[in-house]
Amino acid sequence: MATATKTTNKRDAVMNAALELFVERGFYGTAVPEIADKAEVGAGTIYRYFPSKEALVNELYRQEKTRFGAAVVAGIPVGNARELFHTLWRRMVDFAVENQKSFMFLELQHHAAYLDAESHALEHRMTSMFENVIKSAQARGELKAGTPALMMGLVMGAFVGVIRSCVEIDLAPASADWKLAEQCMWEAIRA
Amino acid sequence: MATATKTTNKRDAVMNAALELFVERGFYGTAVPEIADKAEVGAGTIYRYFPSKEALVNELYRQEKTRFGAAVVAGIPVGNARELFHTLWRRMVDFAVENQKSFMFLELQHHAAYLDAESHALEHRMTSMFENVIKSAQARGELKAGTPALMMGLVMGAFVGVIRSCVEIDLAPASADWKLAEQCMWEAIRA
Amino acid sequence: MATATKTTNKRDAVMNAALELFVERGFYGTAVPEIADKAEVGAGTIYRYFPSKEALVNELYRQEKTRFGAAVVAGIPVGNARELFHTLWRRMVDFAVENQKSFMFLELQHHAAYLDAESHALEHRMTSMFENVIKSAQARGELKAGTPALMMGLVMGAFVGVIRSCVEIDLAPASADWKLAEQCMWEAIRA
Amino acid sequence: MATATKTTNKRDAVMNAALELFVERGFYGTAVPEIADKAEVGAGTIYRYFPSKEALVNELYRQEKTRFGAAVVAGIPVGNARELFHTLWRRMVDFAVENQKSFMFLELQHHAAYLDAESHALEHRMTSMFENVIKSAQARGELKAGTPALMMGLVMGAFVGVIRSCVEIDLAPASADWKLAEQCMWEAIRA
DNA sequence: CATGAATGAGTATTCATTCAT
DNA sequence: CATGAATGAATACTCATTCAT
Repeated sequence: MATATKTTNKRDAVMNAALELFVERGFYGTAVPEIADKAEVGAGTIYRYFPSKEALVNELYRQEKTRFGAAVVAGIPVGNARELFHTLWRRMVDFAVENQKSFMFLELQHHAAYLDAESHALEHRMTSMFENVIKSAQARGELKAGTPALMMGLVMGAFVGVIRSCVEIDLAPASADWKLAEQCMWEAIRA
Repeated sequence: MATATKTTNKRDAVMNAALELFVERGFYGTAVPEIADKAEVGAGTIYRYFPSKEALVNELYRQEKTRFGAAVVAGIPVGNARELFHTLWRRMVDFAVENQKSFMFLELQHHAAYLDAESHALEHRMTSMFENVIKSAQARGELKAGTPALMMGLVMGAFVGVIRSCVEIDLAPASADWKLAEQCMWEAIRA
Repeated sequence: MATATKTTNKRDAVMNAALELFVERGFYGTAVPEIADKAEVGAGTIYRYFPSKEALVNELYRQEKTRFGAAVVAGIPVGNARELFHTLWRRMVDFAVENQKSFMFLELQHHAAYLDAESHALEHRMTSMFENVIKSAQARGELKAGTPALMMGLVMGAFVGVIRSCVEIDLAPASADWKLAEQCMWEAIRA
Repeated sequence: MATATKTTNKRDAVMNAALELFVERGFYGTAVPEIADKAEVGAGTIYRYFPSKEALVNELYRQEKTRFGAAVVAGIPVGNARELFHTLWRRMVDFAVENQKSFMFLELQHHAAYLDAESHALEHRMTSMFENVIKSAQARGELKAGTPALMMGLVMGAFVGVIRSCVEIDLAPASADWKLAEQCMWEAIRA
């Protein structure tokens, strides 16, 4: 019960398999029967749960994006920008470490041609939330005054860059690295 | 006149068309005949110049990576880290603005399964060059002391993040934005 | 009823269609979709049963060669060479008449570049069997003393020549013709 | 002068190259540019001399068939059937040994779908010539009385069988083998 | 005449999707 | 519900043929 994420559920099995394969080989590089195989499910079964391969990526995208949002911005604490930044960074680290595949997947879908309107809308909503946080902090003079989109691009981009530099070495980044990275990026954006 | 870089050359036409389409739809999402259409060339013609679609991406990757390297690190000036960073950042901005497609393309190919040994070797060589620059500056105490891979991930990631935030708005970033971004990232990495 | 050899089976339908087309137009002259059409099967279906067109010819070759061997040499009777020759010739006639396409197909594949090691091995095994029969008869002084390969080339070649002379007239050879041909070739090889 | 068969002539170079390749890989298995390469001629040049690939095989077929006919039946000597058979067999051996490729080529084209009416007409004419020789000998009671087509199938088939048995061992048949084969086939057909 | 770059129709093969069981 | 065999449209690639040089 509770937050049951068991994989006896065929639908979940499909989504998990799809997540792994899309990360490894991309959307077009992954065949539906491959997803079925990995999910230990008949190929036809996938079409009981998703009307098409595109619908599958989109649902997957929305699910993971939502999980990411929930994990990172749920109940953002009040406090000064430094503390806020620390909390957000740490939560992103936790999410990215525990859900490496999910995080990579979300990164790869940036503006993919197969994402539908609903997915894009969700992305905009999430982006706005972050930008609002930035705007507030800027209004209080705690952050440098750049367009929120720019500031967010810097921070998120740097975060992804760190993840990637680790993936390349095939090694989870040490917590010391994460702390240093956090410090760097705080100095990057603080007023 | 002069030795213009006109595209009467079919080989170049194919590479240019491939560049645009790979950026828009990805490698697997792009059909060879589409490349031919966009290049205004017969489908078979592509195979006079490239033995396969994979060979085409690889040649494209190496060409663009080399152009990027030449534009950014050619004759790195001596001087203190701040000046060096300024020069590199500005050159990257110039390259990314003038060759937005090329830059996006290079970003997307990170560790793609279809890149061959030669392409990976080139990537490693370029990465090493950057990391050596970082190491020197760290040795002189001008930069924070993180693994070079981490520092480079931060800076390149942030740079890409800025580019992306612009692509999303479909608008070239104002030079003021670039200056601010540079300042941010300098503060991020300086000792 | 009984265990009829009906062609409801798609795999068999493909093999039968391929047999006819390969005989009529050759391996390279036959397109896979043509095989699919004649077999009344989707083009993709062929690839559920055979990994490639080459694998298809090879399986077909082995199947027909094995059927031929079983029909001709199964339980070779003991007795003098004349009787033995009579039996083998008659069995070959029966096989070639009832399976004209199969026989022509086997003839055409001689040393084809697309036959794989397994097919060649099978061919060698069958050839050896025939040559051994010839050697025994020669040892008993019942046949002329030429290399077994030569003797077999003569007899099999003549047999094929007869079949061909019929195919050209598009008419099954009369049994009288077969008897005469048998007599001719017996006189050709007898000591 | 005289029977100049020099290969400075591009047309001949093409025919020679085509002959070799058609024997090795078959008609459909041979690409026109390959023929051009082997003939050391531009691909387009082939089309100055032959309107199409099919026209090329047909001209080649007719040329070689005619050469074969000239070499074997030119000035058939009078005399008894045994002597006649000896002469024809020896001439066929000479032709097949000196022009192995040509002989194999002619064999392979039997009823090929791409042979045109003219080629078939030539084949029929040549076949008739041989059959007439057979009929005469049968009329004189020197040969067994089977349909001429049958008798010719036997002899020509056996001849090809011998050639093939050698090709398989990759060794020209010894003249002793040819003599034995001749003796065998004479006994096969004599009255 | 000779060339070979260019073409596009044609080939083998894959894969998203359907549907009978 | 679940399956996986079957499908055919789509893909990467080849090759006979043309034509500008």
